[in-house]
Amino acid sequence: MTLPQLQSLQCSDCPIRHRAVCSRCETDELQMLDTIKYYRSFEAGQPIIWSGDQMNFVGSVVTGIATLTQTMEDGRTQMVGLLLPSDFVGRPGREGAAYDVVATTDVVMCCFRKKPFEDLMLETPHIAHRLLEMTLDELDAAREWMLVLGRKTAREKIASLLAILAQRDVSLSKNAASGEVTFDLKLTREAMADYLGLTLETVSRQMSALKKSGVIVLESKRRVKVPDMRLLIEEAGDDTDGGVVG
Amino acid sequence: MTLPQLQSLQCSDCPIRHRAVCSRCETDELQMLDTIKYYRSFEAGQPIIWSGDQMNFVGSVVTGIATLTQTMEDGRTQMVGLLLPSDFVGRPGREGAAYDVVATTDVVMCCFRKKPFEDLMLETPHIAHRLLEMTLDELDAAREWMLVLGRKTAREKIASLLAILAQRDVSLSKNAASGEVTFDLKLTREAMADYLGLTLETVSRQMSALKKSGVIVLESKRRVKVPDMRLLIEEAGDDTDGGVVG
DNA sequence: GCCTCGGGTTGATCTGTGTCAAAGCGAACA
DNA sequence: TGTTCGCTTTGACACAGATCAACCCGAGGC
Repeated sequence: MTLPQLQSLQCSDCPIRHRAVCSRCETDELQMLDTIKYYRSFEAGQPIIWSGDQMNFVGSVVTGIATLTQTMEDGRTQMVGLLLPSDFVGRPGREGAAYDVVATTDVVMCCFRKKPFEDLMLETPHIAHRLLEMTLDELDAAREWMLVLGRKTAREKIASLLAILAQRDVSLSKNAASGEVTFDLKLTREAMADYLGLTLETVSRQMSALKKSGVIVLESKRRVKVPDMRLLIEEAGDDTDGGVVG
Repeated sequence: MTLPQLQSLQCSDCPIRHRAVCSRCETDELQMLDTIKYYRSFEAGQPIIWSGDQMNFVGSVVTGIATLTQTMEDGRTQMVGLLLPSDFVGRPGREGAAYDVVATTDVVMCCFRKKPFEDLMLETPHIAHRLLEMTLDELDAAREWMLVLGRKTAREKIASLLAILAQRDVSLSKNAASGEVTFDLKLTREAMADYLGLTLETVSRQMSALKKSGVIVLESKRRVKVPDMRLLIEEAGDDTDGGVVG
């Protein structure tokens, strides 16, 4: 079997390509998608969905960053996924949301009403296959992150996160020859800590440590220059090279 | 959309139900499955697949326990999944294996050759939907585990693992009224440590501590009695009640 | 019965992160 | 121009869990 090509399709007025929609879908299916599509905006800090809520839509992040987090009764929280532009939100076939989804920056989402999307999916095997493909990607990313959470040191954790963000950030500027990359860090120290299973103080200290040893340069608190990407990846102590975000 | 019913199908000579095969599949598809099916046995400790290997089959665990693990260059390892009987192995549409799969006990697997299985999946949307359903379950389990790895204490981690194993073990004996459960712990202390991101010494100490406070009774090193399941779940400190294994 | 060997326990000590607390910094606003 | 407020940094100290090391226990094998 060859699953439909990974390359996805740009819908008529989104600035992004929806990774959930495959390139083999026929024109009338796309028109169908257009009819059930609408946009929603969220301000930074605003919840998109609470865990347990009824979800009546699925969709893609168009701009901004959202996070998936789990919370324990006593308030401890763990971020379990990071949603960057083009990432898909929602579980076709599932009723309630499993996690809190929160807009970390201002976010625009392109949503599809859930029922029609699912109907379309039933009629269109390619969409189901594409969704399976994406879910497998997310599963890989989650398992990759289990290694980070379970076995890496604080310094390695920070380096792993920065490597992933550097590789997926759209606002980044690259210099292919030198391997230099600069990008905007759109997470607070606290959000980084939540993702890495650390405290914000430890994050801050390790950022300072990485700065001191020249692995990163902080042009401002939220703007990071990586003089040599290979060095950062080495600090991440990884056999893989950063992986995908889920 | 309603995905095909979750109830899975018992194939003609397996003692288990393959959770990957949905109950709506037509008879000729099942016969097709039968023609591409074969069994493989593995001894305890034996590798089933190495990370990066070409995978030419998918299948279900029939008996025994297998583990998915990731390894760093310096030897640190993290288990990222636990495969119990009826669990599915393999990534339709993917070439290489992403993790080491190792038989922890003696294992029998019911395998399908990959190509024919994928062909069948292309023709049979129900199988694809069922697979998506399962992958979403695994993703939930992986994310649940991220919370365990990132934010729980050693004691909570052990309790979480025991709770999951107790809920899924087939060899268990229950007493519904009192909430008492006894089951075989089929993992070494080291395997538990690998799953929990701990050392085996810490696992041993926390097992002793849980024993001392009466949460568990060790009938032998590998046979665990849980006098009160609610108490164990409380020790796991979870808002959810144990979750699923991936 | 004795030996061996793999897994398991327990103890002493070390160390990476968490915790608590204070102070720095920059953006927005009066 | 100063005040405030949210985010960040830095320091001092505490502690959970890692590390190193010794010993225990039960199942085979001879």
